Amino acid sequence: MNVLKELRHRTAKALAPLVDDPQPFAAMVKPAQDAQFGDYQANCAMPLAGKLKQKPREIAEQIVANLEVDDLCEPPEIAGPGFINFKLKDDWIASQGQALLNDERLGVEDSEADRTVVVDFSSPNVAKPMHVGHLRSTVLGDAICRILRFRGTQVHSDNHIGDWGTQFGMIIYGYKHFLDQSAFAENQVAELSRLYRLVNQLSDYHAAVKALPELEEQLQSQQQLLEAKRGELDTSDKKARKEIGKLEAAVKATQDRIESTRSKLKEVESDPALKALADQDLEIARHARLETAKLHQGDAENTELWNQFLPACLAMLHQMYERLDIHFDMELGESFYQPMLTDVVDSLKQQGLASESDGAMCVFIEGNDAPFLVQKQDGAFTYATTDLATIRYRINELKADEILYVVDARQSEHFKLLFETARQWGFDQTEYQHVSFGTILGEDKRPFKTRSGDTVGLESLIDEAVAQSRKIVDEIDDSKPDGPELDAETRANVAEMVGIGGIKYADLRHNRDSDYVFSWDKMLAKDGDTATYVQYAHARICGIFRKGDIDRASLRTASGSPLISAPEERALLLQLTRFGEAIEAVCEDYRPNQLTQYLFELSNLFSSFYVNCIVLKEENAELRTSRLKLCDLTARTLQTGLKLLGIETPEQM
RNA sequence: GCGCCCGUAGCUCAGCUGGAUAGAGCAACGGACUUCUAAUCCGUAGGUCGGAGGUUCGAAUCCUCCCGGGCGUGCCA
Repeated sequence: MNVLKELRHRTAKALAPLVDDPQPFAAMVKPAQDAQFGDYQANCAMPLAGKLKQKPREIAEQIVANLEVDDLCEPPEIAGPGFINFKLKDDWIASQGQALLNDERLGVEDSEADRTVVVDFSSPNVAKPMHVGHLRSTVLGDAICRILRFRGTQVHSDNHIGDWGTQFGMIIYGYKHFLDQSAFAENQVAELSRLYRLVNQLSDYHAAVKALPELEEQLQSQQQLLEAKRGELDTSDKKARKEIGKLEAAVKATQDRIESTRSKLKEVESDPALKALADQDLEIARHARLETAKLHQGDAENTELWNQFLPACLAMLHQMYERLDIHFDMELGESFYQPMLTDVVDSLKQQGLASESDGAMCVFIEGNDAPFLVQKQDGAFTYATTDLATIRYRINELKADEILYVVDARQSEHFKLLFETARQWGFDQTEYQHVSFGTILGEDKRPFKTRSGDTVGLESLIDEAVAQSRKIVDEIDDSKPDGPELDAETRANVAEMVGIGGIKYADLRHNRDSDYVFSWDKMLAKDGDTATYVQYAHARICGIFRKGDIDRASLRTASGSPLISAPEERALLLQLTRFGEAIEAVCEDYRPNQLTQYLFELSNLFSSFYVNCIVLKEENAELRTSRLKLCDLTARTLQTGLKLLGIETPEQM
């Protein structure tokens, strides 16, 4: 049972004689802000005062008089201006705990079986190695899928892979010009990946050669402008200072770009072999694009290469997903929708939605300056077109009631236009949601990069996390009072779970809308709100069962509800009954940080319980059994909760 | 220029469909290992919620303006 829902339901009944629509007022029942006020509180008497023209406390008294809650609560108390405070009865909490003990779902209601949700997340480009930029979408999207599924929703997780874009042209070009046959024979994926990076680097090099003089010129004119403004503007004037500040920032930005451009040049020029390759083709970028265009036009050779390379590229991605324990129901990439795009644009034209503007096909949405561009001047389709085709497919074929896009917040305008276009196109019975998220920042508050300014590869990020947690595992296990407990293999497994769990948890614990600062120290810290802390609480419980040689299954069917003999037991049990609330809170607006917060609090309450309530050596057999039940329920809730976030739980650490 | 987002404790962040003295974690300080893992627990200290107005019985939360920062802005995805 979801206690919060139940209390709202009861409150709604009590409100029925007072107002026509009690729902919004019943929704004002919330978990108590402060334990001193009880467990839950109703805040609806105050806003009703104005509406009913009575004093809030009088209204509260009427509500309390109508309330039928004596089976679950102590008599509700009215406090302050008109708060109604609920304190759950100990024996009721205990009976709830007993019920949860035999509930596979741990109190989470299964209420959404008739609802189909498509979750679009991760969506990397094939052939490019995944990097930190993919982390949030991947981790967040996976957690959302798991949580929705656990709640009973029909979920289709879809990896909308970029498998039809310019990067394939680069690989094809690289294959035709720079292939190392023996390397290719030995490891196809590694060689393709090398070719991609090589062509990309050479393209960047030529772009840099071209850009440098322009940048230097730009810098000069910016500096001149700055000097001029400094001379003519009155620095005591705020507007003028601001203008100068902006110019200074622009100069700095240009200087940074020049520096990074120079380092790109140096990288190639300091390597004679690389320089020679660069000199072979001064227009490599254009030629690579040409390969892409040939592919799109159905060129036989390039199509064959695409067919040959794609499985290998996907395999490379799957390796990463396997390690992250992330799986998709489908991987319908851009290429899948390619044959439908002409028809999409025709359909939009027919309905009068799309019209020509500056040689491109555009959908203009009222209230938006920028058009939604579905076909470019050169006739090529855009990702807008693909996204529309995808929507049509998801609704017609997958019967989606709702589509979630777990994508960076910077694309919000695109989705605004996409959703509105889809609705006007006729797909207006489906809910669309851009589950947006902020940027991962480095300690310098700039987007997270390596020391040298490159994007951080996902693989190296994970390796680093696992290596660091391995050091901690070794250190702690070696210093255990009774000697080390873990063999090398176990240590490696624990390090993997702690390292990857740490990365995922650090991401999920933040409100998805916020940018957050990536910190190794905080992510893997032994203290604080981390995966490690939650995993440790779970491992301690497993230790109890191991040492006591406890049969957990028979524990669950043992007679008698848990006993509440100490405040720590009550607090722990109460939290355990609230797992369903936490899941609901996540689903409300797709915010997994609601679940991390719940799990952290649960771990915290357990740790207090652990310190204050001895379990195995408890002499009172009934109390010992009761506490073992709390341990079992806590362990299962922690394990299930972490699993819903995609995080594993070691039994020993 | 226009649009979107952000500004909460020394640091990292919750809280934001208005509700009681604004919460956590880290760092700081003080305690607790003959007891099931001290990767732990308990306690202390720390805030004019960027600023100013407004709406309200009540504002970190809603509205307006200002200051500071980020992002996006027709043919990359």
